[in-house]
Amino acid sequence: MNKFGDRVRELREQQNLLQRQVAGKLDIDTPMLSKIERGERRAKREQVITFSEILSADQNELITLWLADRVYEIVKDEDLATDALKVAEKECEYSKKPIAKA
Amino acid sequence: MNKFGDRVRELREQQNLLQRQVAGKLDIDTPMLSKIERGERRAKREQVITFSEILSADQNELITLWLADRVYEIVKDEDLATDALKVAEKECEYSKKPIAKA
DNA sequence: TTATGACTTGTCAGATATTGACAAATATAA
DNA sequence: TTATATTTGTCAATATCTGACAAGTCATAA
Repeated sequence: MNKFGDRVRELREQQNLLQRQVAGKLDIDTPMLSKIERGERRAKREQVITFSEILSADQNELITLWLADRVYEIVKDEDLATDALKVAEKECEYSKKPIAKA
Repeated sequence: MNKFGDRVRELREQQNLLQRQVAGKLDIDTPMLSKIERGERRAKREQVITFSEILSADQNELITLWLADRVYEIVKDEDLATDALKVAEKECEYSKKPIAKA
């Protein structure tokens, strides 16, 4: 599973941008971008934000995919993956931050 | 969130076992066990299995809690935590291993 | 063919994080 | 006090991650 990298590549190609161009704005070299797109290396959180700006993409979408990749990495070989995710989800519900100024 | 460590401690105390006794069977020292119970250090997967044997506990329950802790660690500060978990969950459904000899 | 541009692969040292082990501190009870 | 249980802090060894670079492949064009 490499949802983040796949999406980044998709967006980049849709907009006919070269790795060189995107990498430049991220201040990384093209080998690094290539690896991020293929899921061989993981982008930093700040880079995910930058990706969304460069690619005029939905920041929330990219962060979600980026997180999902990391989560999936942990549970991917586990029979109890779904159970574990549900437990984590419940904990998220429980400890959800109150919305500021709601 | 330290569901695994909390459960281990609960089980250990229910059975009036000392850290020393449990640690011995795990081949770790008591400071290490103390840290695992309090979530300061993470148990290895093999140790989770051993915990379930020592404490006569449900192996699946402990593995699930242990995984959930690790997953939660990744998403705990994220507004999109739940979304990300749902994406990961869907991927688990999709790529679930067929049950052997079903 | 050679040349060029886009991308990928492999490597590597430096930085960072994790690990297991130990001493020492604290707590609790006799 | 003493002894026992647990926690805290530290540390070197190890493992993992990181960024950067050279060199590779692949496709297209001259």
